[in-house]
Amino acid sequence: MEQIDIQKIDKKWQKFWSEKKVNPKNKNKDKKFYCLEMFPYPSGKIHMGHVRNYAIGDVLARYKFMNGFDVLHPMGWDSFGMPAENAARENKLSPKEWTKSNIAIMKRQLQSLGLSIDWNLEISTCDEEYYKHQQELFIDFYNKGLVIRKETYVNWDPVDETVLANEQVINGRGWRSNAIVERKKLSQWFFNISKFSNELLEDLDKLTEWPEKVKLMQKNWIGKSVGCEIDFEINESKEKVKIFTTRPDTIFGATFLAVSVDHPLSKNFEKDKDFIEFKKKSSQVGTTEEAIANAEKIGFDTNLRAKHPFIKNKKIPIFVANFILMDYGTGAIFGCPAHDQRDFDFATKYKIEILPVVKSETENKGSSKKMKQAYTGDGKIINSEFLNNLKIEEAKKRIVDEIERQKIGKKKISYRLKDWGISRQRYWGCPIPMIYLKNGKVIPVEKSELPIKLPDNVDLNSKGNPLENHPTWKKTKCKKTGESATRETDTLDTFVDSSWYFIRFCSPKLKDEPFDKKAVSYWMPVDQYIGGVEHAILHLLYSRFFMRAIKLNDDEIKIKEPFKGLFTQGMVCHETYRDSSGNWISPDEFKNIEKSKVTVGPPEAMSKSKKNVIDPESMIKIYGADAIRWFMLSDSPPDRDIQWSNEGVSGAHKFIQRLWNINKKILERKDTKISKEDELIFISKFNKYLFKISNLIEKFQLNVAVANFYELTHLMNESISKKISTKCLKETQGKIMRIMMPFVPHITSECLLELEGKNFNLKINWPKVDTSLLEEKDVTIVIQINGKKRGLLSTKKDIEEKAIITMAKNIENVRKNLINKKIIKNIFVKNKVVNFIVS
RNA sequence: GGGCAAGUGGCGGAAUUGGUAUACGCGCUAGUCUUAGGAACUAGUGCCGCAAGGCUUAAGAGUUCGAGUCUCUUCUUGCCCA
Repeated sequence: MEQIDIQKIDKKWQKFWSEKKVNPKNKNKDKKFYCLEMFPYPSGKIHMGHVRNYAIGDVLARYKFMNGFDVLHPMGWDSFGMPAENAARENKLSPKEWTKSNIAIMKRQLQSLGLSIDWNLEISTCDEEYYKHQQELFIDFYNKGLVIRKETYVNWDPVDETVLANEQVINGRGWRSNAIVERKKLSQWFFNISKFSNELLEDLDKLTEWPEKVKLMQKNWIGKSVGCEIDFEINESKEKVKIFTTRPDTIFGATFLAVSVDHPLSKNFEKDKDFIEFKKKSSQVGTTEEAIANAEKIGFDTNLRAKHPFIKNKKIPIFVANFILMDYGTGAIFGCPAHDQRDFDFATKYKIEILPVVKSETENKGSSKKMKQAYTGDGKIINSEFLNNLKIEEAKKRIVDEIERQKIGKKKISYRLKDWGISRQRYWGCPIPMIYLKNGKVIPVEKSELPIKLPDNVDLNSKGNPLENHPTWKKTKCKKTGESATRETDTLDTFVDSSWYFIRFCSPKLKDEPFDKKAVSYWMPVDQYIGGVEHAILHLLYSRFFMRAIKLNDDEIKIKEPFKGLFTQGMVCHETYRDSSGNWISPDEFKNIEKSKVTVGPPEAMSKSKKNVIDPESMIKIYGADAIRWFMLSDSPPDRDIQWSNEGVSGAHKFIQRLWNINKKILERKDTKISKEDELIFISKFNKYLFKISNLIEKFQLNVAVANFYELTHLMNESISKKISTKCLKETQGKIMRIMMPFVPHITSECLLELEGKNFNLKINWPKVDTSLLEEKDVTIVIQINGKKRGLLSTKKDIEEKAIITMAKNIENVRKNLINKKIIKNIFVKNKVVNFIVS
């Protein structure tokens, strides 16, 4: 068999596609398709995760091209961010140069995959041409009140010397540096994302083409809780404590109040020795919700007593407690130990009364005198005067009405979602276009001054913010008054860069504005967005905010949701290896080492730290782009993890070679006897595959599509020796090559060239399904006795019950099993099943 | 601690959504060809059993003529929020 020269074929077709580009037409909105994969950070090397992401996207994009869609399939670079600064320090290259050369390398690697990306649309977020428009949007948002400045406690990363967003703090550590995050009070810029809390939550329902999982994560992140605020009078001081609760229905079970250490009320005890001791102890726990949830619950008894608002003469103690957060609600709660586990633990410890007020209707829980844990389930209210016998939901309404009537509180909705802190004390990011005047005012720069460029000559080796340290950069003048002013030296969180790049892609070269409204109205929303699930909250929520902010700023933009369809692909994993002393070993090292000395670990996501990384570029060189793509799309469903293996990739490689061999066989074949009937059977078989595969691609079941391609090649291989004309075989082979093209574009293009003597660009037509051939004329009916399969019956379709049952009884195995049995009943489902029920 | 998924051969995984479980691929076994095989091709491959046959979708129950699929309980593993 002829060995194909993969390298030659890859290069040849990649060159052809880049020359015979298909430009988007911006015409028929019904037939537009915006296919977008999450753009990469230009680290300098693509990894298998990129390959999988872009292979999946490319199948869809090419499929849409072939089905006559006007496709937008762009690519760009998320090119601001700290690795550039770190690398610059190590390599003595400026972040700009480092980033640029990385982009060049990665672009070449991506191009070697044969993707249908339109590189004319390429953008890079660190280009002035890009961030200039981002600054413009920032000023627009500022003018609309969507940018605010406030002094808050921030998450301070002491290693990266920067502020982190809540989302960037993972288990109390910086998402990148892994340093333990500290609390620090700073004046910061924020996007007012909380303004949209409710909208962002409710509109999730409209995102029907998003994974439920992602929507749920966003829902939990936004964290809406409906409750109410209630004022408790403090007996001795006439002061009031405003508490927030989501369980006002349990008010009659309230047996104490608890306030946060940071609560104003705590100020009264600042000089109290016991309180100082307590404060010290509780600050050791940490500030994350997790640490607080797991920590032992401790309190400081203020000896103050609050008046219960509904129980006459009842006084309840007020504690300062370590499990109450100042950021949530009002920083104060009433404790109802019987129906909240944290309150229960606390009450048990400090011997506070536990008073059940909810009784389960089904189980005997919640009412027993000695409770072992809090009862948080459903039930009816007891021990609560006018709330008695109401269900929880009814009681909530009733009590809130009463609270509002007595003017001691009001219904209140609170969200977990906080405003998005966007200030970063870093150099390699988009400068924030604000200036500080002498009189203390902070104002945006004039739009005509944009872009506020990053200076090239900065000292990255000293600690702190390089822009702040720059000798001249921050000195400027107010354009209106001419007075000298100081620039904002913070730069924007890089998540800002990626919150609108998909909009920029609609008109990436536009000079004067961030985007062309017509182009945005045409292309947006993104029809299919594809990327890793790790961005389920951060990037996707920010982007949803940005789209709304842009809509708010510009009446002509009608789009609220940036991504109509979302697909989150799984990770690429590989076995892990360790030597006898526990050090990680790479797959290459593993090959050349005595196997008994190595412990093979389970497959885990490829990562540098575990050394289980396979470099796509070298794989492409050995096996060709098609084999790598094919392997990435086979076996595992795209939304699940896939395991890289040598067997897998070499199997894919063999398959590519086999495709070529079959094609050759057909080309060299001479006609023999022809049977029209055999031909028809062959064609209708193909037609069923065509129909099935089209559906599978639309449903993203690409691994199943791959399985069907294997079956198709088997069909083709065995049909070569059958009574089918070569013309018919060639035609069908041409169609098979077409439908496989989105998966393995190089080899199929080469085969098609051999078959039909033509080069095809992305617009080659997807074969039409002949629906008349889809209908089955024959069916196989399962014959069961008492639900157990006893035989199969192949007949013409749509035969009535009587005839089928007679035929069924004549099947040898069925007949045998029916001897001496009495048939009580027949179950008959047309074209599917016969079930004899016997005694 | 809370929430959400998911458990199918030696492995990755199919299953028209309640109607032939194990498609397809990998691996394995035997054979053909070859100087050779980490190539290609052919056949086989869920488990038990010599066989007839029986059993099988994490475990157990339930609904149904019929359950991998629906319901409940338990166990396990992932993921997310902490």
